[in-house]
Amino acid sequence: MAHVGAVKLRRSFYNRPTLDVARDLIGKVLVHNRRGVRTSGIIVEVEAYIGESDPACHAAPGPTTRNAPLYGPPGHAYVYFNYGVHWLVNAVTEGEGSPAAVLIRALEPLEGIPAMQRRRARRVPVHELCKGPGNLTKAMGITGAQNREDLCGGRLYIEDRGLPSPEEIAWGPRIGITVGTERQWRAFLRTHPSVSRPRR
DNA sequence: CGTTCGATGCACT
DNA sequence: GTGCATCGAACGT
Repeated sequence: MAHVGAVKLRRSFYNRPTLDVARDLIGKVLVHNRRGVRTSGIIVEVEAYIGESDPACHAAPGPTTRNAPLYGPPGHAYVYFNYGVHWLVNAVTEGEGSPAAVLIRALEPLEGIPAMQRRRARRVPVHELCKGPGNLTKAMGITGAQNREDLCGGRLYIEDRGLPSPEEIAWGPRIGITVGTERQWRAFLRTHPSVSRPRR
């Protein structure tokens, strides 16, 4: 059942400068419909990865098999496996041939919370279900099967539900990288309980 | 509270 | 063979 007042983000939303897309994704709702189960959550933390000149972006080495989605059209998912354990989901931005994306790092769970709890092996409070990029993909059932998925389709997409625009968007260094740390390309809601904390 | 470290698969060199 | 856009168990204080 469609959510009243929800507007699915169109390709033109993603076909813009990545930092603008990152900022505007805060407060939007990520939705995954899988096997008749719908999970969703409000985006509260993202990171931008922009171009071959960004040493932390997967496009830094130039086009490869893995990073091909970054070079493709905007508004598609780039999902990859990291540390042998976790799937991470990105929204591809900017024009074709301009490799960039926004990593979704944390959500405030909205719908399908029982399904999320089922998928997370460990029992955690609701606000921790989608805290961290590896945790949210697990909770929403996002894997490599969703790599290159069209975000303008009906399975995996992002909605504008007219939530009040977050006034407290903060910017800081990206987490978990060793290069490009001087760029303040992580956008998040300060004080939100679902925002992941830097490790060290 | 805090910090350290192993798990685990795969793309890339 | 190396190095991850991570997580949480295990330990120390």
